[in-house]
Amino acid sequence: MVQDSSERLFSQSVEDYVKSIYLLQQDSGSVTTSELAKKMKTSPAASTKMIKHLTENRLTEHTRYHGVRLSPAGEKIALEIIRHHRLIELYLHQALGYEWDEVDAEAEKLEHHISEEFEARIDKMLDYPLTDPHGDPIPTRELEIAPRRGAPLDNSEPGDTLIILRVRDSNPEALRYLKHLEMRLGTILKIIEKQPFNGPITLKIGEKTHSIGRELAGHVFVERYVREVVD
Amino acid sequence: MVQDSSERLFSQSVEDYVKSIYLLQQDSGSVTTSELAKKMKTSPAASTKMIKHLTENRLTEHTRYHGVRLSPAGEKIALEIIRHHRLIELYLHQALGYEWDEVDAEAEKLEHHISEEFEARIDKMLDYPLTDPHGDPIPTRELEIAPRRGAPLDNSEPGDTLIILRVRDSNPEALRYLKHLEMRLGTILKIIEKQPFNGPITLKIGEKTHSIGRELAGHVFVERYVREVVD
DNA sequence: AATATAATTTAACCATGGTTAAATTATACC
DNA sequence: GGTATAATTTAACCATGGTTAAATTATATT
Repeated sequence: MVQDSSERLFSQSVEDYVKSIYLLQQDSGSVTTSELAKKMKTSPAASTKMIKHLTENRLTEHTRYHGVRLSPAGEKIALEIIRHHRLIELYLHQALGYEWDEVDAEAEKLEHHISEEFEARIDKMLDYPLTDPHGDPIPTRELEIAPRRGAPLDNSEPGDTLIILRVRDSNPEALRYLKHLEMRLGTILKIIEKQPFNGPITLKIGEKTHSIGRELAGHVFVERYVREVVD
Repeated sequence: MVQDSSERLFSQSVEDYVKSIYLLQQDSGSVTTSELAKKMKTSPAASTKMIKHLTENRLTEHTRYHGVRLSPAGEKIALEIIRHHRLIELYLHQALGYEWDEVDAEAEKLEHHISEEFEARIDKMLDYPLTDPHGDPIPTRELEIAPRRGAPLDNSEPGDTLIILRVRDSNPEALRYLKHLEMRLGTILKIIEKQPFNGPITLKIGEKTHSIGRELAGHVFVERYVREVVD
């Protein structure tokens, strides 16, 4: 049964579900059973069961047949895991030379198994960083978290000059492709054309132009670029 | 149920049992049910059950009411985990400044959750090391492992000049105490006196003398020191 | 060689986190 | 407002890895 380490109060499964609920409810307020099941790659029945279990443990609030949402206690656990995840991602990138498409999978496994000691040491070594390699905010030690920055690239219009602040971390293939197009955090680009019927978006990056599909563009989060970025 | 990652064929429990069998059988050839239960901090019944399971999976050979021993396949898995464990220990020590009494507990948790990629990267970063912070040999990538070096300090006799090659890694308190006495890997010491009836051993380290009990001395592995160590 | 004791195994049970199939509830449409 | 469809929940089941108590086997002693 692999007993929980002394520092851990809940099982890895509970941690994973709570984290997933946090990430899903960021976009939608509350989370449905089937959204959660899809994210966890299990059946809706398993999702229901876990929601029941989480609610009994006061990590979530649930009204039957409607969504689930994290309680303050649940949010705390989610933020702890997300802090682990994003610190580990950045550590792998900075200290071990991982590419940005490789860090998520490794962090996914390690996030449940590091000690507070390890967390503190890599946090210090990275000089208390605020964002991970995909531009997602890292919760502080006090579990305060900055809002996610940027709006989806496919919401912007031709003529806009934009800076990339964040990318969705979930899809390694997409990340590799973006890197290949030299679309990284901080990259400045201009929208040349947006074809109708959800057609491709044409961009200018430096001297080059590329076309990317709407779906990929939805993974890239940008804001208007003004010469001196306000801090 | 936390599905196994793509790189892992067996559960964390199986890995832990197999590793424990490896470590126990180093000293004793084969391992009894209750030795294994004690090491795993479970009941003998649980130990029996797992032995049955391991044997069905051809990781061990078992004759009922007698000991269990690893098959070649089991040994391979044990060495993979031990390689992970010892590389991680050394990495924590060298790259993150962990003390030698802190590395075991952290490595215990991480050893099951790193990828081949991670293993390869820290191995390279550490320049393909051969021993961990306690002087235990690290299996190579091909899973070849050097014999453990040194004989227990309490086997040596007054007058012997010795060098510390290895310490038992299991007991953080003992490790802290040894460090406090400046007994580290490579430390040279001379046995002044060995009191009868399993009494303390008096040592000279540099200009200082200390007395340590037999039990602690059993955790320290040494060899005769000759000016130029043969390589 | 018989027997007391210790070690091992088996049996019956539990919790966790999955599954599929059936029942229930919500919702969208006419 | 009733009904088809979709979503959710429940029920019955499974595997893993634990537990304690009882049965079995090994061993040590006389």
